[in-house]
Amino acid sequence: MPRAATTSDAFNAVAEPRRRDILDYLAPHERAVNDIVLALGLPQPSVSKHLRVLRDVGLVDVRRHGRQSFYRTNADQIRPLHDWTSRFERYWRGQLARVKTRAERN
Amino acid sequence: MPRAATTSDAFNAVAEPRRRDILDYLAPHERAVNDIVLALGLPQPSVSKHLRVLRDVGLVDVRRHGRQSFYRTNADQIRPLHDWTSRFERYWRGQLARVKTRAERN
DNA sequence: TTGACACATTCCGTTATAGGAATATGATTG
DNA sequence: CAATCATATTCCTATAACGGAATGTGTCAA
Repeated sequence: MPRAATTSDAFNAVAEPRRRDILDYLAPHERAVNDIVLALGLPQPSVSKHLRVLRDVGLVDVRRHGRQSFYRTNADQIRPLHDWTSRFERYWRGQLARVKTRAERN
Repeated sequence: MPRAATTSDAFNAVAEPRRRDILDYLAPHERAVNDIVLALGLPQPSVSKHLRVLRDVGLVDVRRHGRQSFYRTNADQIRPLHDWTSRFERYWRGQLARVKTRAERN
């Protein structure tokens, strides 16, 4: 069995760094595809393909107007990630001490 | 070019649900491999392989004692995920309104 | 209509995955 | 030493990813 599809959930979709870049860029407000291409310096087909994945998991919404497509980040779908990582917040302090210990051991 | 390796960073390592389960289980305190096997009901080789990935990205630490290996979550490495998702915290409220609008449109 | 434009979708090739089964390694016990 | 226990590491196979290049689809403008 191969790895789970990138479109299977937000965790998998967001594993790709460029897709995170896109989400960052689209968070403040919607943008046309070409704006993303220019802003990130990626080939247009690559951007379209990444947007497709993000769309499939609901991480972005699209609004079509004429020949342009305006995408925006749907931050709500990032929330599961945030919630999961938050569980570990309480362990950070303790972990820092261990890191120190481990460093001293080496 | 294939997908980035699961061992390339925490984002990729954590995309696999079972690995998240393991991290959850190992967060409160260290556990021997067999405890994980029993707790999650996964085949032992599968657990060992997941642990290998988590170890490679520093998401878990190991302590060997006799024939047992005790693993514990290194929550510090989850922090980049938390930090990234936190950027979108301020957009959640606004996004909720849009979800509502989209639902009504259908 | 014919272009030109904005974007989306092929097709291709290389590579790493997760699972299952089997086996290897290393430590402990008798 | 031999047997057993706790983990780790093969091998194997099917699948899907990403990048690049090319092509497709739909819209607007002259």
